[in-house]
Amino acid sequence: MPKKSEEKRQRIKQAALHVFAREGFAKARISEIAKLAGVADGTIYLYFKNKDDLLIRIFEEEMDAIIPRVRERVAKGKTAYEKLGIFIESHFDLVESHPDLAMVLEVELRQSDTFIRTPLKVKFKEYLDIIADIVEEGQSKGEIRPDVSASVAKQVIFGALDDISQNWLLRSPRKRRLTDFAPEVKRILLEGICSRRATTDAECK
Amino acid sequence: MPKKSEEKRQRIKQAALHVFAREGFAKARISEIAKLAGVADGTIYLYFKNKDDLLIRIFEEEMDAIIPRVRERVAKGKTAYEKLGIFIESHFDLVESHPDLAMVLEVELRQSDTFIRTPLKVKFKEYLDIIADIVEEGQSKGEIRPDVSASVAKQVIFGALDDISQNWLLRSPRKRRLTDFAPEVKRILLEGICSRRATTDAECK
Amino acid sequence: MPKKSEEKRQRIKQAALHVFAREGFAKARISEIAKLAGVADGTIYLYFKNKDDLLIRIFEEEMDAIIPRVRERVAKGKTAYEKLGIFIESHFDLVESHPDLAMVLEVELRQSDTFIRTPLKVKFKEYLDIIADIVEEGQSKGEIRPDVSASVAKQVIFGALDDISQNWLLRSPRKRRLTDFAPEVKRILLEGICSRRATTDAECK
Amino acid sequence: MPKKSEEKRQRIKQAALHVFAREGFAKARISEIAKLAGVADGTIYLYFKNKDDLLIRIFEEEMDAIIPRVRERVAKGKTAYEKLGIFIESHFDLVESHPDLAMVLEVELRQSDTFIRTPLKVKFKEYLDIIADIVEEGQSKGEIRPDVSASVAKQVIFGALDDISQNWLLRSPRKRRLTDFAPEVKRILLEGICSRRATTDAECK
DNA sequence: CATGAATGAGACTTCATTCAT
DNA sequence: TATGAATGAAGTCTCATTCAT
Repeated sequence: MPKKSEEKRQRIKQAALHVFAREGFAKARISEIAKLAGVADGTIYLYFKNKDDLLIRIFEEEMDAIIPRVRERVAKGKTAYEKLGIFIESHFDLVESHPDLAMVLEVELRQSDTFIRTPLKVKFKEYLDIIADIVEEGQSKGEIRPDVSASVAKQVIFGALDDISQNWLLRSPRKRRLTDFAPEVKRILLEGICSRRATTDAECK
Repeated sequence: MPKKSEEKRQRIKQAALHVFAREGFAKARISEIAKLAGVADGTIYLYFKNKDDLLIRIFEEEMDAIIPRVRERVAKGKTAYEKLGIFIESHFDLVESHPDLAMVLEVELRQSDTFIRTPLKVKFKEYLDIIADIVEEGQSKGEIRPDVSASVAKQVIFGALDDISQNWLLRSPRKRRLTDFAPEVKRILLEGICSRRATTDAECK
Repeated sequence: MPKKSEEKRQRIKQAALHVFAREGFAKARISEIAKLAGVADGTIYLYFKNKDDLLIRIFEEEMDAIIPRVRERVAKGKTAYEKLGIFIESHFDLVESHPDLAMVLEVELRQSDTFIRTPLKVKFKEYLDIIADIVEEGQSKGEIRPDVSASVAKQVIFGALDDISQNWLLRSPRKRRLTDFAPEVKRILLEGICSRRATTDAECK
Repeated sequence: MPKKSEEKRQRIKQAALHVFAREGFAKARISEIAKLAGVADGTIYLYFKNKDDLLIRIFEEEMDAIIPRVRERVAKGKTAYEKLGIFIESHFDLVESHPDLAMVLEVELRQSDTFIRTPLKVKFKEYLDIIADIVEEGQSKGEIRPDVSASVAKQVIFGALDDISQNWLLRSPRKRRLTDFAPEVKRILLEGICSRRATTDAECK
């Protein structure tokens, strides 16, 4: 049943994303993606060059849609604290609403070989740069402490979000919403875990 | 397993660790591990059940050696802050001195598929529990703020360490030592990134 | 087959001939033929039964046009020597002016498999029979030596022409014209390569 | 049943040669070669890099054995005529005793793409050079007429042998021995097909 | 204990052919 | 008639694992 095009391409992408998330890229079989998408194996190759290309295109296109939206949301924050808070919520939102994409991102981005020099890394860095920008701007405005490098701060922040997201993703019945963790995470990252500090300061908002 | 073979078993483990780290588990070939270990392919199967078992055993045995050592070091800290600081340094130490193990841990532990229900996760949790214990004890003693759950704190802390370690591992010429990052990381996790807070409090030490 | 389509049919034939010559029958792709002919893939199947049929029809139809022309030219020769000379020149002419056809003929006619029992062989034999007829007639008139079988003579002659044509076709910048070789080839086939024979005899012309 | 090596390698080569000859390289299936050789598909790849390599190695190794033998035999001839006669007989011998190799040589050597720049061509040229050497030496000694180029003479001679061999190979019940054709072929190539020439000359022997 | 040759299942990808539009 | 998207069979090659020596 020859149809047109774009809708089928999306179906393939979604199917692939799902299978990649469940099996990991290496173990994912084209035939399973095809079955899930309701097309023949060969049809996939009308839309994507090969298995690698499928992963790269999915990731690029999803991120291209996501990054501007996150940047927009973040821009609404007045202070670095607000912006960071928004980013944290957005990230959790993203993971909750795109768990397959998040899963693939977590797993495959670590693969050292095929994708390390591809657009995957580039697109991912674009996303991380949102945090880097917030931190740097915050430091220049004196909102973020100057005695930590922006680079370390960025990694600490993303690492924290990533680990929580990851654990949430791997939990099989997801009892709580991921966004429920946002307030606690914000508290730690902004104010630290030490309890003996002055808590009168209202500016960390 | 006679004494004589123990040395060969270790050689195989080290070779496997190295190849897993460099190629990733999926792409690692038994034949390459065998060559690096200076044994025949078949010999590996005299010491390990199969490829999966090889990864699991390596990880378990390495962690079994590491965990008590870290616990010992941590126990020397008086406050939760000190203990946490020691853990951070220990972790960075571990990654620096066992980069192959760290690499495998980073990459393969994310694989949702084969290893999710295996002892890998169990051993890894034992390691993370060191943090959890510090946090919980700190909270019970009032050293760590009570308005964050120990579980979230644990994930934030480990996620931060993990992300920094990961980026350091993937950097090809490693200019700085990983442990150099410890002070900044401690500062953020303990005191937060917000600059407007009272910094007079000397108890967060 | 309406008139209108005949032009398109020819375009497809020419495109196919070109692609078969360049890629070989096995590697030639229908989609490339279609593109070159400026039609859709499916359109080819309105004019030809399948890929095999395409090759067969091309060959048959080209040969149907060529054979009578060669026979006509050959008929103008008075003696077997003259006729043979004309055939040699005609053959080289043909290869020069239809290199794609010649290439396909050289390469694909050797394929033992698909085409061995098809009209390809039949048509090709019709062409070779032109030589056979010259030789037989020449022998009956006493112009051609009786101590070689017509069949062997035919094969020797065609083999020689074929090999020279082939090498010429495969030479990438074709410096000399193929027809330039005709006099030497005639000399050898008619008079032999032995230099110690009487060369006074003017009748071998 | 793990055995040693060389004998199995030969079995694979023979099986491959047979299948290539029957099906042509493109249509030959590795699985069929394996079955005929009595090994598993994968075993072939322990001895040969890939399908292309299989063909190249077979051809190279066979030719490496054949060429010196033909050169030796040819060297026993005193005159160019004798040498050429010996070559003709040797070639027919070769085709008769190695029909599969001859078949593969006929068919695949014409393939324009994969093998045109490989050792196949090189090895084949080495074989043809035996003729070229005879012709050139004959011309320098005045035994072979100087009014034809050695190159054309070589092509005419080989073309003739090749065509006769080919037709013989394709004939399914081979009634006559191929070597039976040698005298007639020699006669034509040495003395020409023209009957009106002086036949008194006894030097063309 | 050790070897390493052999196995064979399994996956990606190509491309001639079909058929709904 | 013409299209070209879709099909799906088929083949090469890899590599974990086995087992005769």
